[in-house]
Amino acid sequence: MFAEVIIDQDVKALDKVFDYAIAGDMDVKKGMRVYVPFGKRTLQGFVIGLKEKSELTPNKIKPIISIIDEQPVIKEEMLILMQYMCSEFHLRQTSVLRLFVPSEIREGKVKELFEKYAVLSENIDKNSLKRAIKQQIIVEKLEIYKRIRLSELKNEFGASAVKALLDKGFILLEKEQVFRKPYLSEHFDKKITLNPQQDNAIKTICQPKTYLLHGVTGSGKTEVYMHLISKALSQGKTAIMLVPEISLTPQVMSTFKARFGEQIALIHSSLSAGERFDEWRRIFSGDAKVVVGARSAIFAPIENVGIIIVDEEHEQSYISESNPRFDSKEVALFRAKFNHCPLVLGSATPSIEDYQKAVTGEIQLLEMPVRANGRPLPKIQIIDMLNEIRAGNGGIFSTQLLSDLAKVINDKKQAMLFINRRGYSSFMMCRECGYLAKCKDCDVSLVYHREDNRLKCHYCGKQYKVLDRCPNCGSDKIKQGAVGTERIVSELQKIFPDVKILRMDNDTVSKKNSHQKILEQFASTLPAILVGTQMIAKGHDFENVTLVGIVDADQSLYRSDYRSTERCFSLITQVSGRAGRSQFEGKVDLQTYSPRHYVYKFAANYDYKGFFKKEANIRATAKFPPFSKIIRILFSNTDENVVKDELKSCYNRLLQVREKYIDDIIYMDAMKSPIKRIKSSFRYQIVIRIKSASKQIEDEIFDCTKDALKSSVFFEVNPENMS
DNA sequence: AGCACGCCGACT
DNA sequence: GTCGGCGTGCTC
Repeated sequence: MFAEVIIDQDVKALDKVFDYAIAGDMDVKKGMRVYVPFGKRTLQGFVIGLKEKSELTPNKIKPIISIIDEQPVIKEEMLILMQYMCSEFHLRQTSVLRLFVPSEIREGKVKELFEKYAVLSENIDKNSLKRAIKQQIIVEKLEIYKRIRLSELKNEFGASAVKALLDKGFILLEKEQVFRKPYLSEHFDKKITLNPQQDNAIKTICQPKTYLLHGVTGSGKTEVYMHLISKALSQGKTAIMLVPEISLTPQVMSTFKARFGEQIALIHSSLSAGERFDEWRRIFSGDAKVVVGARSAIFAPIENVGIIIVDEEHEQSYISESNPRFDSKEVALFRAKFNHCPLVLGSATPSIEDYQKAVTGEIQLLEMPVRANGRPLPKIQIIDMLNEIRAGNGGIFSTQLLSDLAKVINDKKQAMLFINRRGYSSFMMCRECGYLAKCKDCDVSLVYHREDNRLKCHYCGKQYKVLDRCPNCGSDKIKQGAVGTERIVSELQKIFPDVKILRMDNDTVSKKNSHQKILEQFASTLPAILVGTQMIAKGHDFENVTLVGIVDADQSLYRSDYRSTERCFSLITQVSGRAGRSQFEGKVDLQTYSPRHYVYKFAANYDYKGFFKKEANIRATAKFPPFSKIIRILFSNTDENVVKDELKSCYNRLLQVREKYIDDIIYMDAMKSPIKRIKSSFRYQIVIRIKSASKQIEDEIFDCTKDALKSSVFFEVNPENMS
């Protein structure tokens, strides 16, 4: 027998199958990891296939040295998924396999935890214990309880008595694997009466195909998900649910735990290595039947899947932005097909791509147009900030927003202020000569962080001292530009000195649990204002919030990529959904410098369909996705000449491809990347736009990148940003 | 990735 | 004359 092995080294040159011989007594199975001789070294590899004979000459083939796992760590479905992902996303086999097995397991850094139990041995001589009172009691106790935790015994009777019994062989040890995450087992299936639209959704979703669940904020989508999961469980199947990392808040997690108890495994970034390891084992062994987690949870080694749900399906975070770049929605679709189960994509503001699929009938649309509590959506008022300037108000807040805030405070209610950026203010710029503080290695503007009074590079993490004089012209008029959460808080505090103002953004939430603390504090304070970034927009129910202010709605529009309008629309919709969740009516103040932009008209009326039509139209005319495909190939290397050469030769090969598909390729150009340097590496890119979504052309384009050996190549389809 | 083989410069 | 520079090629 021969094994097909992928060497566990993430390099282009080793991205192929190597054949190894299997010694007769070795029980090698597909999906196991093995040690193999490789050149002069011994390396780890994954067995991805077994075969009777090899095409290679026998003297070339070496035998497998040993097996690492007693059980295969990669199941059949995942091996097939690996093939799919390699061709779909142009990835190396090793980088995909590594996604399937968490590093904690691969590197064996974490040990499985065992709890030791004491049991009585059969050959026990009670007479020899006449003078050992403690030991007698232990034995008696064990006769009653049969099995007692070792730590408990040691605690009660002292370690020496226990050790004596162990040494004599009167008691024996039993090990049992324990998991680091004890779950509240108050598992209750709350009977919630569903409204007709929820009921309809649950009844409809049963076929093995893709459904797009379009439900307004507060329409009760979560309840639908929970029911679908329960349904799968009752059929003896399992479930996977993906949520954006940002919405995996402690509240959301405890809701799911309370509902599904020990059957659930939660995968999120703040798990410790040990916890992650244990959750993986619980899923692998079949103990956990529901997996809820962010992007990578789609690789959970769970079998017999009955439903896959992707919540907030429009979120960009489902596509990993760096190295093994993959789209977890595509992976979800693959697994749903493999398991013959439904795939549910849910959102209040579906992505244009997926709604278009619903329009063409490729996937089925389900709508939940009314809020579960029957309350109307809050009124959105568009505030023209240019008017404010004309009226002499050059501040951050419009007079309307300030008077609404004053009213909220007067009524002892709460407000949330949403802002798009983090940090006190972003860039440091000289008002005299226009000098902009930049990172030495990365060619990007540095960002000012007030908390440690430093300038930071968001790409390499390097920190710099704050400038008090312009290094270019010596002027002291060097200042920060745009507005951040910190600035808003301090300005607000000046205006409302007696009101509790809380801040929530990446900086304040980095510490564990501080997220929850801030929210608890907010929930229990009246009146109060919560100022925050994106993360306050997700699924918190505060019944006293009657006002939501969007300070700088435009920020997301100014970015020059084709998805920015879509993003702006969904942001407004989500943030607005925070207001007026209970019996109190809510209002939204939306400040903008471009009030005539079509996105605001549709967003203010909660008119998703209208927005979709307009946006789809624009994209169809301008040939943007989903009506085309944008490919960006990024080359980087510390030696600028190397990158340039390799980019050039790739471009020359691409010219032939363009010749071949002259009607399909709309655009193709080579250029410096907008950020020319990151971590001292020079970056050059080729951008191509294809008319159709043809995979064939994409693959031929990808082929052209293969002879770039020195530069690292990042191949992206429909990139989120071009920096 | 690592390691060997291999072909050209300044040195115990 | 050698020691060692890193370019190229291979690893089942």
